[in-house]
Amino acid sequence: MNTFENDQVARRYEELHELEADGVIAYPYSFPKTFDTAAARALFQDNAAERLQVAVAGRVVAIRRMGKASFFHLQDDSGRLQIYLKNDDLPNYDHLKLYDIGDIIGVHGFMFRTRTGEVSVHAQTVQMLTKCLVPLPVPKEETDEQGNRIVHDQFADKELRYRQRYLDLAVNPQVRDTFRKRAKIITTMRRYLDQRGYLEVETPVLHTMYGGAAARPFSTHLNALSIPLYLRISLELNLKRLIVGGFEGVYELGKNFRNEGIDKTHNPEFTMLELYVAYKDYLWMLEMVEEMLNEVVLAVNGSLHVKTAGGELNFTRPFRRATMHELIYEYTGHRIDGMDADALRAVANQLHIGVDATMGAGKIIDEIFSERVQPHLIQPTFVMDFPTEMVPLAKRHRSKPGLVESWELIVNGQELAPCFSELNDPRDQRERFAEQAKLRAAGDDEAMLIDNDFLYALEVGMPPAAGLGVGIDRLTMLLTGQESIRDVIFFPMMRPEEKRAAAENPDAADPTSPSEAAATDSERGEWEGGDRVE
RNA sequence: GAUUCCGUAGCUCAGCUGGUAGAGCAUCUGACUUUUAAUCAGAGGGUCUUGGGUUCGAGUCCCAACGGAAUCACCA
Repeated sequence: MNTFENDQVARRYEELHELEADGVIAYPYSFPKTFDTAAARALFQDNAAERLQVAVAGRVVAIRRMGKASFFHLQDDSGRLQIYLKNDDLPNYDHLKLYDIGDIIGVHGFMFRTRTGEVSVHAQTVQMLTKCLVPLPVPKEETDEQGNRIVHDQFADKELRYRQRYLDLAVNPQVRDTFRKRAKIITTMRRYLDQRGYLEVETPVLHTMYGGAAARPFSTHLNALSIPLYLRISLELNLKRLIVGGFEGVYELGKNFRNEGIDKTHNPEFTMLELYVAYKDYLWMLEMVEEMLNEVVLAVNGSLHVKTAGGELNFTRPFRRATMHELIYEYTGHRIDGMDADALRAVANQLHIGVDATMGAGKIIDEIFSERVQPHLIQPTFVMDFPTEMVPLAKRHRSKPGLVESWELIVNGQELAPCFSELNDPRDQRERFAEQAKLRAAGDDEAMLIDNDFLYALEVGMPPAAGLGVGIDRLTMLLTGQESIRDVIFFPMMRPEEKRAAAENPDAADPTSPSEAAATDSERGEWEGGDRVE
């Protein structure tokens, strides 16, 4: 789509030309801003001895022209502030007719309060800083008698909001708050971990062998070595290698990539914190997570009580702790301790939970748990001690046969953070990998691969260690009250709009052009072969 | 991947049993020097997502494609 086809856009280009014809530098290099709008408002005092002079800058989000005086609302990173612009004070007042909603302007002036009581800037100079060349869908706002903010014509089209997040952010400033909170969550965690002396590290995203989680990977190809590569599905194995190497506490805040479904709790790339601490076990880590989450929740929310759509979450320590078996008994009335796969299958059938003959005991327990227990765990709950086959990288329980030392923190019915005492006995790890290989052979394409280098690392010796993962996206959802992961990721994965792309980029529709030839190896192979097979 | 719903002006949305496309805001012109969802008077703006079909006639009915949302399945 050629934007000039839109007459509103064409008009704005004309206004830009008119300004430039009048000698205005439409895209200046800087502006000597002195205050955020919020700071300017905060510093203003009625009846102050001296006028408070300010220079503010931001996007114009409302214009009310009244002939030889005008009121603009300016929006910057901190909020909105009204600007009073008066013909008598501004030599370039006539230019204001060339200003539009969406333009970014700078204003020098003094703070005052209008007759109707709104703290404003009385402009002494006004300057275009960047012309907005497309119509911006800025909603109108009013404040009712109770002081509630009422938004009219809210820009709410989710597709456009996600595809063109810059518009969403520019026009719906409350969206920026969600992402500020996300940043606060991350910086608070980082500070907490740094204060304890753990080392923040970066490990490769591109793996020659993926592992550390049960998931399908993205595949890619390294031209230089002509080998297949995978985007990492977890950070786990490389971080443990660093523990082997002698670091006693390492963490990474990074992206994982899983080639699986997309819905309101899953994005193909998502952010995890993973932490490994030597000489500690999963019980120690449990205490640490409680403490860290307390700091994070307080920093972001100001209180340990977090309001959600359905009620309130209480992050006061200690969180509830219960074993998986206890919780299954609590919510289903079945005691499954010591049951074999057949007995468990009978229980599942009784509970009308679909299980098939290929499922082992661990898988059946997992099914029962996630169907009948997990959705009910609203308040923060540590679910302890999983079946061994569910967690192939966790250490066997010191006293409970058939289980591993692990827990999963569930909040609001969602898995938020897994942890275990890390398996460091290479003999056991080899066996567990072998079990995974069997599952893989039986058709489970999410089963883990055998990582011989990792086994070798364990032979070199990894001290006892506790490992933790925290899903940053989901934690952000909880603490910002967002129900979709897309609302806590700036640019969530969206299906490309093929037809529009083809119309705008003719090359994409031309099979002989370089851009198409570079599309994928498999397609290129077909083209090089001459006739395309479809 | 399955099912249901949705796609109309820059934005938010109407549009009945099929009969030349509507509103508010935004935009444009004019009035207005403390307004605030400013107001008042006038004007312009649409390949109704795309492609087929039925029909004298399709925004409306049918089929398909594209995109989105919700629910389910898989997964964290």
